[in-house]
Amino acid sequence: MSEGAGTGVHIVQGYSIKQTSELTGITEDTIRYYEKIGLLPRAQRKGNSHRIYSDNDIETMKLITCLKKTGMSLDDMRPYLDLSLDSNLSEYPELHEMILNHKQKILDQIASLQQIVDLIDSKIDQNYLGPQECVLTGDQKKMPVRRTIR
Amino acid sequence: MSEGAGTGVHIVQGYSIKQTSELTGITEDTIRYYEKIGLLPRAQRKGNSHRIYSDNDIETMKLITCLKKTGMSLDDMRPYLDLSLDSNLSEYPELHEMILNHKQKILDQIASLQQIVDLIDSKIDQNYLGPQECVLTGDQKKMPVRRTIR
DNA sequence: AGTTGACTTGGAGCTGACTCCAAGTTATAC
DNA sequence: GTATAACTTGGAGTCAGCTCCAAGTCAACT
Repeated sequence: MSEGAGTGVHIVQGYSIKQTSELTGITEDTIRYYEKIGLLPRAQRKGNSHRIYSDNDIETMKLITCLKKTGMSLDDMRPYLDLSLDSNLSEYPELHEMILNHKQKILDQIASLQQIVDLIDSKIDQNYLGPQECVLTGDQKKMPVRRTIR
Repeated sequence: MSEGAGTGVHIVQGYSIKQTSELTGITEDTIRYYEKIGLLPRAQRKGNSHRIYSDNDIETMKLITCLKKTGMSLDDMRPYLDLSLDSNLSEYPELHEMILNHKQKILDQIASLQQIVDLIDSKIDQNYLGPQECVLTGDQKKMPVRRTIR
């Protein structure tokens, strides 16, 4: 069912897009879409066409899934993917700061989520003390939706 | 600039959509949109047309903003809004279970976010120990889109 | 009476993130 | 050598969640 089956042993060194889809839980279409929008680098090709993926690629895709779970947009996660490929963060102070910034946002998001949990708990316990607001640090929404020109 | 200004004292008992927009940070268009899709109940009207909102409505809208920050879809947050209006949760065991379910998801999401923070920290500290996976409890994506209630 | 301004409705348009499809290529199976 | 399967590309369609707009109403001021 997988590689190494049959007589002609094809040591292909890497996963097909189908295998990759199964390993990551991301559909083939979506993987191609991520490549199309440049979220993933252009995959290596076999023969003249078929994509092949490495374990490293798999990890990157899993990271995407993970980041998506946190509600991050595909655009916002680009720096994280770079981070995951390139280890020398301190060489790019701009990126470094951006990451720190994003970390704070995530911490805020955790606080926000915690408040929801508190709200739920208070409702469930019947000990509701009135609305306690989602106070969070100001309006951190998504960045001013700069619609440039029109 | 606000109510009570001028000679004709209009004790209107409630906020205009503009004031509501300012108080909640949600645009007028979006407030009307929420009403249109039934996320908010049809607002009370003044004269023959203009919407008026109460402090309670404001709170509901703030809750929406709060839930949105956690990445929840408008559809998924309907039960929470009901929860916010009606206090007797235990009377609806179905909703109760749904909420508990959602709470667990949020806890998972917090764990997921915490892992991202850890990833960032490890990168920043240069003490990166290799990818530690976003292990999380299986594939919890969006919840079977129960459109039953209403 | 006319202008202003805050609102109304209905509907079109837009962005992000897919998802689906048609037509074509290439490899292997029979 | 032809059918089948796994892939390719390009582009169209879909859905959520807004966002924008035109045309109209209504009250208040000048």
